[in-house]
Amino acid sequence: MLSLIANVNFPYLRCMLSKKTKYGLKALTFLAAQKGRSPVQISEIAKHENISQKFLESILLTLRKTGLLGSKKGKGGGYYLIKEPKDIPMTTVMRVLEGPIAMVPCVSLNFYEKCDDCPDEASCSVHKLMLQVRDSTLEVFRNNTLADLVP
Amino acid sequence: MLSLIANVNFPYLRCMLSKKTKYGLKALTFLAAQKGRSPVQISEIAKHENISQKFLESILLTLRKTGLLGSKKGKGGGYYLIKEPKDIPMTTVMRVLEGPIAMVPCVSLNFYEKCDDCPDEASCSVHKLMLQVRDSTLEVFRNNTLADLVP
DNA sequence: GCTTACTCTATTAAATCGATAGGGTAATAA
DNA sequence: TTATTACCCTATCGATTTAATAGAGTAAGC
Repeated sequence: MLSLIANVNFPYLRCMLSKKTKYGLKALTFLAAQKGRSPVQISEIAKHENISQKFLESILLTLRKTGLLGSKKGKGGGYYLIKEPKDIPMTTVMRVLEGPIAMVPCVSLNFYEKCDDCPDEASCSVHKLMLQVRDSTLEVFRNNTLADLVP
Repeated sequence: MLSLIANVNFPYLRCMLSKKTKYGLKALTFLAAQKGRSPVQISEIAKHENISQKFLESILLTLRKTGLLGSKKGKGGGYYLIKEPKDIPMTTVMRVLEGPIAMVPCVSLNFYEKCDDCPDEASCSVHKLMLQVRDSTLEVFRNNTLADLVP
């Protein structure tokens, strides 16, 4: 039996999902739950999801620029979904918010980079393992759309 | 079709696998490939895997403290595997080196923490999604032992 | 007893994250 | 037209973590 004593100092310091992604997902889910395409104010989303309004602004802006959301200014304005929730795969959302899905650059589909310390990917044990992780994670994201996240 | 233009500034900044884990995995694989239980010097591992020797020292120390490695001092000393590679599951290695496997604390088996912004996990869309990711990742790590990583 | 190689502590620079502040601009209603 | 509302953008901040380095200490073996 193996002890984890040496790692008792891991009180979840290294969180792999950024707050940006987390808040973005929550906001998208909230919008999806509204069903209609009528704009929802930032302040309403922020309040309902316990998110810093200013921080949320920047996140929604990103989502709008990448074509996931539309916005309307002025009185009665806000953000709204452009597509149907069922047509928004999680792969898209995650890549927009979080960036690479892979745990190491050398197994990333959209953000590939060679490891500078690794002479040969084919014989790299880390590469081999992380390739499997990427594939399984990718499958989860491919099998889920925004519609699946709405309670 | 969705553009990733807004994220062109993602040159893999947020690497999810730390160098510590990466180097640790490489070192373990190297030791496993040596087959025999004879000690291997830190300097030899560091040179072969292109790792900073001092950094590697601290990593191997962690692995020894958690019972994965043994060490021998003095001339002819070094590090060696205590168990057979096939008896070392990746779940163990990853938890020792990287810590939590889950992407958010609220779905972690060994490092659970409640989200302070989330009133109800059962209805949280992020929770629901990340639970699936954790399970699929965990399955990969459970299906791989150190022996599977050796080329 | 001397060499070798592991062990430990402390420190460093760089980078990132999350958050905040404050001002600017555009669209809408009255 | 004017006031209001709400989106849009830039800059900055401290806290934290990572990766790496330096240097001194200690134990085992020849």
